[in-house]
Amino acid sequence: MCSFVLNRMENHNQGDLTDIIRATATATASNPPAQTPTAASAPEWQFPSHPITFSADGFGDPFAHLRDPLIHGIAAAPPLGLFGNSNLGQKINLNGEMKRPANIFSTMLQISQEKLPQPPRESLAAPNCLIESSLQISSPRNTGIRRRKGQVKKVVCIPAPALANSRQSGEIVPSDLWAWRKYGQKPIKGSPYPRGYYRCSSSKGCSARKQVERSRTDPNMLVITYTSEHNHPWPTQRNALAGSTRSQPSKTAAPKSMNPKEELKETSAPPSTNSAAVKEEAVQEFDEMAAEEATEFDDGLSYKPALPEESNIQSEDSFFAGLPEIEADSLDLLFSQGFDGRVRGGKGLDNPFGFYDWGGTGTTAAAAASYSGGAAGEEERDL
DNA sequence: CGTCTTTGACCGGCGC
DNA sequence: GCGCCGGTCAAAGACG
Repeated sequence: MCSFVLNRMENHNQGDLTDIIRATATATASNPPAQTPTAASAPEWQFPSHPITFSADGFGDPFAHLRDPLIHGIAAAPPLGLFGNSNLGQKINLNGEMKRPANIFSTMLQISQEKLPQPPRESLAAPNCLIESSLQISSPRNTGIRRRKGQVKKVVCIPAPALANSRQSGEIVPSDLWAWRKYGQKPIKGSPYPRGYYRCSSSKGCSARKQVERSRTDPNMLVITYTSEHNHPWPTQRNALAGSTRSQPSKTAAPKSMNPKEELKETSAPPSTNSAAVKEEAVQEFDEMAAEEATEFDDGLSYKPALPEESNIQSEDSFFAGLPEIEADSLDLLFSQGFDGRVRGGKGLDNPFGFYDWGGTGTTAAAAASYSGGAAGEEERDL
């Protein structure tokens, strides 16, 4: 899959959208990875063969670098035909190199496409790109951008599972390892679909947030925007589930067996130790919009770190430096995991995938719950 | 009992 | 400065 990092830079003509950086995808893709540091770090995407390795720092996520066994596991075992539609997977082909098993990821689309007046460039392979993240927005104001400053956002566009295999009405939202709790929902102007706001429930202090909405252009697609980062370690399976007893209407809710909090504490390493904390603070402006607008995917080929200074990338400490890679990686993980909506194991612990169930069924994981429940449900309502 | 979802209201940012 | 919109908070209700 391709993850794109969007950078919003004033410089870019694109305006808000500005830059889309291809992180991992680029590497894999035929696209010239070169420029992107991330690319370098990003291994080629090979689901089955190679577990995804995350480059050190994730998108601001201190823990991002941590490999979650779950994730790896997931990587190891690619979800096949999540939707049951093999075609989905087929779509992805960056230059034809992407060889993923059919899965949601493949279907992911660029967010930007929606808004972009311009058709995505083929070269972008963007279509494939599942993840987009906006790195920075240097420009104070971009038209249409209202996001709050200082926030880093990762934008991911994924196919709504519901369509693919909708089990219930619920859509499948990519769930990540984290547990999310919905704290709000609002109708978005210009979009028939409401946006759901989720916050990480794995840890009280965690500022990580997520926004889930359905693509206006493609109801089938879900746009997920991640904001802030987790200030705590990957939740263990249990953690992920923590708190989420009920996600949706689904009664299949994941077993609560886990004590999320407890585990979190135990498992969680102090954020402080991580550079993460630093990263978090180093907030920059990122825009979803950027991602959306970013038409530059084409250009995107050329990776441009949003960082004020590209050179910064070198410094590991620099939050931004890591971003591109991290994001991509993280996203990949998320998607890979999350998308595998179908995988539901029983309990997250044993079954990493269990979490990932997005609402469709009902899922277990809190995360899943939140996604599915919130986003899916919401959207549907509106629908 | 604890946590999550839902929903209305409030606050802040942005555009005009 | 005003209005619009997005994002967040908080209360109520529901579920496991």
